[in-house]
Amino acid sequence: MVKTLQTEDRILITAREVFIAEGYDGARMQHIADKAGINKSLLHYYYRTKENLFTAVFERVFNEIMSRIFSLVESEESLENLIRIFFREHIGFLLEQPRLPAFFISESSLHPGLLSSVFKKFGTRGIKKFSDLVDMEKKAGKIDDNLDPRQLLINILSLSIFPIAIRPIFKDVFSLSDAETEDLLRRRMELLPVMVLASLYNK
Amino acid sequence: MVKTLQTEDRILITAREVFIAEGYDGARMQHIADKAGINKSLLHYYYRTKENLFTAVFERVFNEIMSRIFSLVESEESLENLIRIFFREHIGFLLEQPRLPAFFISESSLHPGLLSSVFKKFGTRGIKKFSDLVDMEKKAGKIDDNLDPRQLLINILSLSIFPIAIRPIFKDVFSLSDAETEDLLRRRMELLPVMVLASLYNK
DNA sequence: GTCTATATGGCGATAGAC
DNA sequence: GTCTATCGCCATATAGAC
Repeated sequence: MVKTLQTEDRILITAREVFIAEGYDGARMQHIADKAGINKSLLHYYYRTKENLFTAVFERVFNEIMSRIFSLVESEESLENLIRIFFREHIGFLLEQPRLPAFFISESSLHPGLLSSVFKKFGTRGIKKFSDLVDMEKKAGKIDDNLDPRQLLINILSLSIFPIAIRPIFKDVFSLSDAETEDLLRRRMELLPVMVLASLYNK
Repeated sequence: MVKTLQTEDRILITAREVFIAEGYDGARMQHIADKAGINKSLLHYYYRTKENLFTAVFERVFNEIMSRIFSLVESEESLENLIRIFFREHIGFLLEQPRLPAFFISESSLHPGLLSSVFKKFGTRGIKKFSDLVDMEKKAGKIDDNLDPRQLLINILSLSIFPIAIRPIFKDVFSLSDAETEDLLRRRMELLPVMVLASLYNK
């Protein structure tokens, strides 16, 4: 039983690496088994199908990331502080796991049916709290009454996630080295809060 | 010879649809052949390998999109008009081809080596012209001297492309119908120029 | 150029011994 | 629980007739 947990967990950890690196369609069960140092049959013993294994991995990764984001939203910071902290922490986090953004985008777009139940769990909770924060700023007369909190959220996520997802293209289009690309992206941790806060509060 | 062009072109058009819909790893040569109404062997007769066919498709699609963007940049509009026009045209264009953003992100991230030569062709030309436009505004004292034109470009592309790539997630997280999701995204055609121009010129 | 037939190998999944 | 062996299928790719 102890050993079971170890194996089952090692499978999940290894499967995560392989799925994130190669995507659902590109990943091979054999590759996961080899990397985990076990037999291919064991994957099926624990998870029965590739699809099961994938959704287990995806759900866990998605939960981790959403928890990161929501615990920040629920930390009782002001909207302004929230935006500052988010860009700093989130971009730093993604720079260390550079395949994550493209992975989420790819799989959610290619297999939306498979994953939609995972996404739906995160509807009300975090969004509601974020909307409340925006409402407070509206009532205090600090920001535009017409601002849709969902649009603000989309903007923040777009500006932080997309550039990292598309990093290989920028590198080639701008003719940059890896270090220069990293630098360009890292500098956004400071540029983005200034920009977003300016557009929020300055008009 | 005339017939050759027809077949070769039909293959490319069909392959584009299948590759964009299912990604490189998920696409099947048999599926492309069936959909094009030809035999599978013909695909190999014209393109020899799946990889060749894919890069031919990808290069063509990438060229079309970049041409759209660059012809706009070269249209002698002011930076301000450029931003307005871009958001309107580009978001409208992507809403009609909603798989395109995720397709580019997926493939560039999963197969960067395969595509890097395609990306490099678009370095200097369009970027240079855009930088010149930004420089003019700096010299006229209209925008911040420290603004990196590449960062501005990344912001514009992030705000317009990412939300469409991630549309299935937003739909589920916000609990929206298809029509509501479409509406949320379409409204950005007007919101984004206001926001970006405010952050550019208002401080 | 376009077809049929086939080579060759890898895939996810299962049976059954231990 | 973990292994070996194998099934049945489908993938890309090629040979060769027409």
